[in-house]
Amino acid sequence: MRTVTIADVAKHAGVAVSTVSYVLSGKRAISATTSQRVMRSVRALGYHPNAGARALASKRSNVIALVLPLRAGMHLPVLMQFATSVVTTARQFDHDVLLMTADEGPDGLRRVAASALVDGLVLMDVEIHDPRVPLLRELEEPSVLIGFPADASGLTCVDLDFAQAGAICAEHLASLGHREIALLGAPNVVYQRGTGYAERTMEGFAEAGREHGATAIARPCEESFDEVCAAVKALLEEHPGLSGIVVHNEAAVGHVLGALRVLGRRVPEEVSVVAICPDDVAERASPPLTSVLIPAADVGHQAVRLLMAKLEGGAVPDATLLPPRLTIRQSTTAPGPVPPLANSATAPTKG
Amino acid sequence: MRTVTIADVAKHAGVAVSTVSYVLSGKRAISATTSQRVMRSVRALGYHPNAGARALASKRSNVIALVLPLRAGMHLPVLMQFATSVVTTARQFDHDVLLMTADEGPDGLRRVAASALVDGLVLMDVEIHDPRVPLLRELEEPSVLIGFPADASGLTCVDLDFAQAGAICAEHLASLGHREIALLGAPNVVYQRGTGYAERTMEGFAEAGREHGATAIARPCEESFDEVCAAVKALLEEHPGLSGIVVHNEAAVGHVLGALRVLGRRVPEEVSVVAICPDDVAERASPPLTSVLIPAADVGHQAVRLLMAKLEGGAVPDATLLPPRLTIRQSTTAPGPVPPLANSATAPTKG
DNA sequence: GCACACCGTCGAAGCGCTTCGATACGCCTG
DNA sequence: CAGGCGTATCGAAGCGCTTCGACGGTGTGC
Repeated sequence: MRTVTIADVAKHAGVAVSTVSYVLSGKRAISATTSQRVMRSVRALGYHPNAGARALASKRSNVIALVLPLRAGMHLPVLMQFATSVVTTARQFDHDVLLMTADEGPDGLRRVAASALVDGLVLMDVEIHDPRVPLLRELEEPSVLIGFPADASGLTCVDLDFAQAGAICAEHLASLGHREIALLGAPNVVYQRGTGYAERTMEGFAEAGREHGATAIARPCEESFDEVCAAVKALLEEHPGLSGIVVHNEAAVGHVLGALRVLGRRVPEEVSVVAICPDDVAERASPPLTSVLIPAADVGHQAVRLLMAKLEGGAVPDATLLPPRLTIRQSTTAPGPVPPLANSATAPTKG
Repeated sequence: MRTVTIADVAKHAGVAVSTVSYVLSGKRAISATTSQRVMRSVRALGYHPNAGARALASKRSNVIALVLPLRAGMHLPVLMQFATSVVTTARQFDHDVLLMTADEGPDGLRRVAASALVDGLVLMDVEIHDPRVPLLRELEEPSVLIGFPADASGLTCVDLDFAQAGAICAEHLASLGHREIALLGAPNVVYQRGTGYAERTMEGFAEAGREHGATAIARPCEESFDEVCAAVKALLEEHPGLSGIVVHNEAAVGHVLGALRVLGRRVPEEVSVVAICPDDVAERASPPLTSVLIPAADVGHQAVRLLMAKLEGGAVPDATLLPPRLTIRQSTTAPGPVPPLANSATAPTKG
């Protein structure tokens, strides 16, 4: 069965090839009757335009690239959510998505751009000092970044507003009456790498804590159970008045709860816990966690929307920050009337 | 800067367009001197062949589709590993990867196939009764499935050998001397959906247990901490002699350990635990878990290799099963001389 | 009733590449 | 030295589509 071409459709409908093209693209007015006849032939023959030919003639491939970061082992589930929402949104704009990893290096981007394989790029999980960014500038291919590099001038960036996410957590705890709160973040290596979002969360948390007159401690957090356990224990010993913990580390969330259980601190009666993580992780915990959701799907959606706007030649904002959303569940409550002095040796001096 | 075409290269090198093409494709013999001259021009001009034109003329797009399953919320991390290994491997064969979700339905597959956007398909996470399979048969587009449908005749399928994974776990425990062992699997809904791998693991586990003269219980397992806790408690009460647990549920692994901690059962002294999960999850637990690794990267690699072979017209085996790998860590040991009767559920002492 | 504009459609010229003969040249053979 | 062969290269014909300019036919203004 030879594949159906536009010429077949034209013949079947008794019109010129160009007429079929115009019916399909809508770039010129075609009478309703002709249009219907053509569409009937399209359906009857099961016509699908050849992508290569279309790309060649129109200089648009209707494909965008989705570029994953090089390093593996990062927030895989969230990346996946990004990816699927990018695909779904792209389809709504009649585009497909080419999946690329950065391990081909800059040449990979150069290649797809120069070969006209794609019309634009979405770069996921951009870091402060991302090697892909300089290349992007030189490439002059329409692009959107998910995340913020150090110098974002002239680039279009989208991300969750992590500072606000941190702030919301601090505010929530402060407004419940907690005076001493802590944030457990990503592993140390993440901060050393200069992954903007981790730092921004900490800063937002610290600042909001300060504004609300609470003592706000923020520190990195490793991901093994034993290390989490030690970290939580140390935290509680060093800060006997501590009554609220924010966890911004998906892998450590469960371990923090386990640690508190081992240490005999009840949640939320003795310690309130807020997580920044996907909803399913929060719901699966015991007790279900008050959490701030990272709207991965929204981010992907916005990224594609912006890219499409750029492809149409429209002007788009340089930076788009998406608001986080707090869901209150059962792991946070007002602190008890008396701070429980479990095993602490030293008494706090400040109130 | 107009994009560089093959004609530019030909002119720059002082040869015919076709000669450049033959140098690049190697489909006809070209003298070493000419070949070098052409290659020098290619580099000097930074030439990249136009993908659309190439596809149009050669009827090969050098792109394969990677089709994700529709339903969300599945084993995201593992899917991601598949995906990256598929991309990496495809690049080694000079192909790119188009990412598709199944939520466009069958029409999506039809579209990419008919439009010649892709040369072949890799379907991820195929289920027993996968709606994509019948379509695939009608499409006659080269394809490889990851996972096994009920009727795999005439299809090329790759997967981890889950039956063997289950069996290895049972054998490991039995050979340590455990006489009564249990498998906690995926949530109930997964079995109802007919997701082959979950059942195959259970079967392999049960059979191997039987062969080694051990009592082997297998049951589904939900993913919230409280449900896991209840399940583990019930299991231990119903089977007082139980001394080994296999967990085939990434989300529940941490919860099972937490439950045992709450129930006061030490791992591995009183209960040995084996997980079927990625290494990082196993390593992060306390104690680090003896585990069977799902070789996601291998599976993706093999899938692409097979697809490429089919594209070259080669014959390939219908079914490819990849062997699982057991890594012994600190969560399994021989059962104690006397199954210790649990003291009740209070905070255990951890040293 | 004539010039003009406009609408709907057509024909043809590419887009940049691959590939199929054809060609030119040197070399071997008889 | 003619004939034949193999090798390296060329020229041209598409691949299936988009798009531009052209062209009848109808409607409008004067």
